[in-house]
Amino acid sequence: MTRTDEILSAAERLLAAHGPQGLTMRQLALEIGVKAPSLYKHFPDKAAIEAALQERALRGQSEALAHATPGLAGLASAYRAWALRNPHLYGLLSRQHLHRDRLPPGVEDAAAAPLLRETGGDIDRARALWGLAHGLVELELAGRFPEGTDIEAAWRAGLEGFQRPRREGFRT
Amino acid sequence: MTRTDEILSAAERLLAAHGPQGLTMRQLALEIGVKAPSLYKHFPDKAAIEAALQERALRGQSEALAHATPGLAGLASAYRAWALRNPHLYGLLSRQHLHRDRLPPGVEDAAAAPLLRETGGDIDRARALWGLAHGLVELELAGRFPEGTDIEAAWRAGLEGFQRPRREGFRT
DNA sequence: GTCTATACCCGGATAGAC
DNA sequence: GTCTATCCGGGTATAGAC
Repeated sequence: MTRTDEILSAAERLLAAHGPQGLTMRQLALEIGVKAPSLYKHFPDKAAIEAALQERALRGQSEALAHATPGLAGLASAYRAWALRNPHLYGLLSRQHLHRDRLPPGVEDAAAAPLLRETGGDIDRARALWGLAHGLVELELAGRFPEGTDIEAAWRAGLEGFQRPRREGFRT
Repeated sequence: MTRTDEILSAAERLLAAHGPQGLTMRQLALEIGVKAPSLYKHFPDKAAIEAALQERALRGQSEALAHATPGLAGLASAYRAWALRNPHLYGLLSRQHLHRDRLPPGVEDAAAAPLLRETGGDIDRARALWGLAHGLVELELAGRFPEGTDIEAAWRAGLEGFQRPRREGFRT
């Protein structure tokens, strides 16, 4: 494992454990047993580290979705599970600015592909499905649902609208 | 206008103009022509100011939804419009911790009422609708949709699934 | 590529005089 | 209820020796 990877792994650990506020150059250096200024020999600035973390997150999410149980319910379940298991990594993708310019091309599309596939290539429905999943996850992570809420029931209710066939008489 | 209200209005202005990072006790004091320590004569700490702002935000959102054009499309449009017009206020409700303990009872439910009404009292579908709206708004605000995306089409596609009747043969 | 030392700026919050 | 002065902590980042 190169030092660069070591830094990123430590950053991931730090983010997971203490959230975005806990990811500082000082703490990061402390975590890998080095002094803060040394980090700048490996990354030009903090934004570069965040960008690298976003790339990792997108890849992880892609893989989780790609290996989901086939079908709408399976995909949704995989989406939610990954987000709940990596709440701060998920937040890094949605709550922080996405450093598109520092991202290798294709990673973003790769994460979206499973959703697009599920809607049969309908881009509008894919985006709506993304919105539904993203919204429910964010509300859950933010603790906006009251204690004891049946969140799975909300998912089922929302996914009902995405069952085929949508337009009557149309069949694939 | 009391000094307390003056502080909150200035805080709202600051938040709208420069985002959460721009809302600091120093800037807030500067905005109303006073020194920072004076603010603590009106609010115990910064969290109290944020809580008051959240209450204002919830009330504003409630009113916007209550005055929406009747029907699913009208409600959705009002939800989106309010969020786009008050992006940082919206973010204060979803991206920051909701200070429920400092919130007057009822304000949170009041904001949710129009959605629940739209789904005919079905709480699960109301939450799903909330998730859809919240997710699409967050994705739009975060700039996650590519340039030129037809966001309204995504909304239409998502709302399709919420058209009645949902369960076949059932009618109100 | 690591270190020490440090610059620089910012944050929230308090003490005590008036 | 306002002020001045200040505490204390924290952040990103750089210079220059080794």
